[in-house]
Amino acid sequence: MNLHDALQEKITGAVTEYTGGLGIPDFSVEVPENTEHGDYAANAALMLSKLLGRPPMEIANDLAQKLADERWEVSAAPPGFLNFIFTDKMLVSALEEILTAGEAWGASNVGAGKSVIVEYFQLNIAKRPHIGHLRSAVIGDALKRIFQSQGYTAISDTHVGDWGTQFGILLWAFKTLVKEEDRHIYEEYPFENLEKLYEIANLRILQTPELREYGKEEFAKLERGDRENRKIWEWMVDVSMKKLKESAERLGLLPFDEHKGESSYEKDMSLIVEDALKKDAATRKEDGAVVVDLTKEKLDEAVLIKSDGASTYVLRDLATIQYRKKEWKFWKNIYVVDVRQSHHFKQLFRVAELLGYEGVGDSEHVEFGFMSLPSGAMSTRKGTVIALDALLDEAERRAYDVIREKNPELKDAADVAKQVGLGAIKYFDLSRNRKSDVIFEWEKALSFEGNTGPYLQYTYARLKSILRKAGNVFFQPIASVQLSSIEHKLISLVLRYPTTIENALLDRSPHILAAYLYELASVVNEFYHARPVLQEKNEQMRALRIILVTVTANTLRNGLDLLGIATPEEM
RNA sequence: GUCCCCCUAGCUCAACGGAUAGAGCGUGUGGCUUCGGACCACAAGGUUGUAGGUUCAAAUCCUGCGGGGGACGCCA
Repeated sequence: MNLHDALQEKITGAVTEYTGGLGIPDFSVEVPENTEHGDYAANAALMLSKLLGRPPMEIANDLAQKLADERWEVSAAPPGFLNFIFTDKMLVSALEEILTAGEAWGASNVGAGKSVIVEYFQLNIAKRPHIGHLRSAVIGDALKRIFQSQGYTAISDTHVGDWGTQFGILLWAFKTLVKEEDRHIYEEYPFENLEKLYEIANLRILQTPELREYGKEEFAKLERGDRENRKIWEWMVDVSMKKLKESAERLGLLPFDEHKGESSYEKDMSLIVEDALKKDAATRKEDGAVVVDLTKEKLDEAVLIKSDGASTYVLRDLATIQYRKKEWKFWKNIYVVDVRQSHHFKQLFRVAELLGYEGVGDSEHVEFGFMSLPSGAMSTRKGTVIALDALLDEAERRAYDVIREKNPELKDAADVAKQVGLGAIKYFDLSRNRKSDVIFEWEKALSFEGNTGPYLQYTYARLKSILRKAGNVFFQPIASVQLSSIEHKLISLVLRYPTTIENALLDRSPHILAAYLYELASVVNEFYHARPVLQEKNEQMRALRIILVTVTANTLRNGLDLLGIATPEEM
């Protein structure tokens, strides 16, 4: 059990005894911002004041006596906080536990038997991944890793966008605008050309909106199984999937468990529509279309089938939920998608409930703010996107330059540059609250100084450098040394690691973990600048500091691993 | 028209209803004859858009107003 929970339990016990069954108010156990207030603080006495009709300080003093424990010193502070300071003895013995845990430090089994689907990095066929796909990829990947570390069965799915009117438009443009003898150019450079073609097609539709009907017709034909359309479409899917795998690998994402595109659900769709019309009173036909009326719940109408007979993405997502429930019996089904689709997901989840495909709250939209450029929104149709490959190339190049300048002796400079460049990019997205919008700026995304991925990686490399020189040190009980305040602070911080993971998981917010790791790196940097490790004369103190460095390095490595950020030993 | 989100230091962002609102960048000053300076220390910088309300306690919850963004189009 972690210390946060131990305190919570201890206080609950003391309060129960104190009030004699009057009930326990919702109190919190938190880390105070000001470290002088202790390692943890609880507001239980403040919450009890009204219930008992007595001044909070009085209650706090009483509770403080009941909460005495060899693991901490407890005191009451105005206006009625209970402050806990861990004893040196407890902190030092906790170090031994963490040291023993090693790789498993922070892992748990609380999620055993529960499976979670995480959908992210949803790419579209015939388009290259661009920087707008990055947030979904790194947040989703981090969530998968965090879930796995807590014993959940996490299943990742890209849910490829390979179905819909946009492919009709592309098919129409390809068939009417590209001559037979020019098609080999498309074979050689599919993305550049298809993106250009899509851009041109949309431009034409903008000028002559009726042309859109041709696109819709081509998609309807594809959906009916037209051979020529099918063949062209399959070729596009094929080249796109190769690209997807290449990009996922380059980003260092965990392998995907499912690569099911929207098209894989086409067979189930008509059954779902029949089912909906039969079971659900809110579903009705309207000019050949099928819609679910959610206006009473202020969710407007969800369209399942368009009047031309083609499916919508609500229907495709519905089929996906049905499949996933059947196949994986998921406990949670999580979509890492930007906030602009929140209305869609509200509709989708509601319809899935109405049809009995899942329970309330089984599916979640883990939304994030969308990314734009200083010049405005990115758009493939307008040709204003920054390709993912371009970003990664630039990141690696800049990281390589810095390595050449700062550490010319480094052996695997090119490999390390990849890890550092990628670390900067991932951390840029993972360190901020996922809900806030992001304006992409090269200089900020590729910064290597301050609160950045490379700073964390650098801190880890420095700690490893100290440990390489230290040789083997074995844990020994250290009774006679007194911890300095920075050492106390560092150990206490390391001990908070499991609680931090728990919070990041509960809130589906990797940035909680990122913020913690940054704080850990700052504190350990402060520590080894202020307290020499290898030069320390006192044998016991030296051993203690080496262990502290070991444990902090492990925590950094484990935590960065959960964020999908590599930890080179030297950089 | 209906609904959702955002507004915190010059800039980019943190802050689970709690104590003196914190970081990074930028600016200024200082720090390796001791473990790699992608580092560390110190300083300046704030009426948390605004007006009310709830609470022992509000950046955080509620309401109005102002400003910005997004969704609701048979696009995905």
